[in-house]
Amino acid sequence: MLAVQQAATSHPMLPIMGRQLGRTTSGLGNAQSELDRLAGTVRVARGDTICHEGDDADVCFRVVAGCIRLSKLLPDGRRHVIDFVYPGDFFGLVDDGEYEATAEALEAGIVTRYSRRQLEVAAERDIATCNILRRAAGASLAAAHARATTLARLGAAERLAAFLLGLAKRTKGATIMLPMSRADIGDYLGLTIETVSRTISQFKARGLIRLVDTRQIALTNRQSLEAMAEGDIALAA
Amino acid sequence: MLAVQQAATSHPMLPIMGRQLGRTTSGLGNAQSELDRLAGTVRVARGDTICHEGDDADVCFRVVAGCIRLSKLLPDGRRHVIDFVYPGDFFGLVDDGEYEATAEALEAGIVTRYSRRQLEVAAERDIATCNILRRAAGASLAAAHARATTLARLGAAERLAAFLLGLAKRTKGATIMLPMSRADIGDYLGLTIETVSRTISQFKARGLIRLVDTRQIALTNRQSLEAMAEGDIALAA
DNA sequence: CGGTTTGTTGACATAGTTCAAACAGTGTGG
DNA sequence: CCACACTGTTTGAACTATGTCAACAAACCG
Repeated sequence: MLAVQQAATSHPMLPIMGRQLGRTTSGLGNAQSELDRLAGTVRVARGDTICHEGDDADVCFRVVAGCIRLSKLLPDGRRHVIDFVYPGDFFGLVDDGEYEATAEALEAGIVTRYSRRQLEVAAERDIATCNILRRAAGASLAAAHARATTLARLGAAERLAAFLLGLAKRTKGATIMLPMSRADIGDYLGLTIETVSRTISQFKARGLIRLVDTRQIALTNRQSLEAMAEGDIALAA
Repeated sequence: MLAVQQAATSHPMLPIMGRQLGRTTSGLGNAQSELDRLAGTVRVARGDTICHEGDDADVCFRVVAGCIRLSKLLPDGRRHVIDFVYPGDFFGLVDDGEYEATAEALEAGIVTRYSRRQLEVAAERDIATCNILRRAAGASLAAAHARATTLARLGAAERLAAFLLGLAKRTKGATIMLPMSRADIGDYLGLTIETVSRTISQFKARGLIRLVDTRQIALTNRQSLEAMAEGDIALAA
């Protein structure tokens, strides 16, 4: 129930939201320090809401440890999970000073907070900082486009395969940890819980994966999964 | 058949692709001149390919007049239309120096070319330019997220309604001009030609729209369309 | 433990696709 | 100027992937 919430004045536009700089911590250059100067660290527990869709966005964040779900609620109650963000990723804003999405911790973790106002000022003044943010936004944008393509053209199995492979890339070990529920996956891939579950079962039956337990999956036939997810551009990266 | 193509060396990352700065030409500030210094103007004819997916991205573009379709081809031949870009919008790049999508003119128009190398240099050096690009990327990102949500959760009618309303905002007159084919719309919305056509017919039957001709539509009941598209975040803007 | 949430599986409904055919608009050559 | 071919659009009918509803099983939690 941690309250990482508003404090002061809001400010124009600082476009940050979603996966950024990704695994590649490079490119931070010497401006890392400039960013660090503005940073404050916060510990979050599983289930914590870090920021809420529609609230004034005074601070933005960067994941240090853990996994955070960004989601948006549609007027009629349907939910869309925009992204799952992992260590290294920024999240936390959009244009008009309001959070675009709600961010909730899927597991205990640590996030760094940046004052949006200060960050905006820093970006306006410091080229290095501006370029970091610019590149981060660009990376996010490419990822978002790839996701749009996935959602627009791929079938359920293809989406799932792409999703699992994407997670696999972020994971060190042989088995993938899923900090998110089936519902989260469904809302991320534009599928229902049932379809996600069934597709996973089907993968298992076909020997593509092995379920260590519900939230832990081992890829036993990566090649087939890749063939299936072919079409998902995000895999290239 | 105009050849707006490669010339020289490529360069790191300059994240630009898609709708940006949108209708709002504001925010360009005094750096407009900096950008303008790098600009070259090109005339394009209907059907012209301005750049091709996968080619080295030495230049990026900004639409001055006309409408341009950005699309990506999946390995199995399916196509995804990433966006339709209109005057004011930038397009033309992604990370690793290759075009993310193919850009084709849907009608005669004019585009401004910027050397990516020079632009990158300018961004590295000139804060104002960097910030323009940063904000542009941020705006694109928000739009891309909204699109992902649309594709993930909305039904055919909802997508169509959102699409038409989106076009309406970009159009001055009472009737919407559709420079793109039904196939383009389908590949943009993740639907088939037939579904697009049927949904349009259904809208017509329900009195929501009137077809001046195939490529020209008047919204006769905007309210209902808006109610339908509710859920599409892009409308807020 | 008993209750609650989360995941799996089945039977059925349906939105959207696929296949197919008719139509309309546009351009071309005779 | 008309016949023809072409391309894009509309419409119909059958099919299928995915959603919906519902029951159950498993994991989780106090």
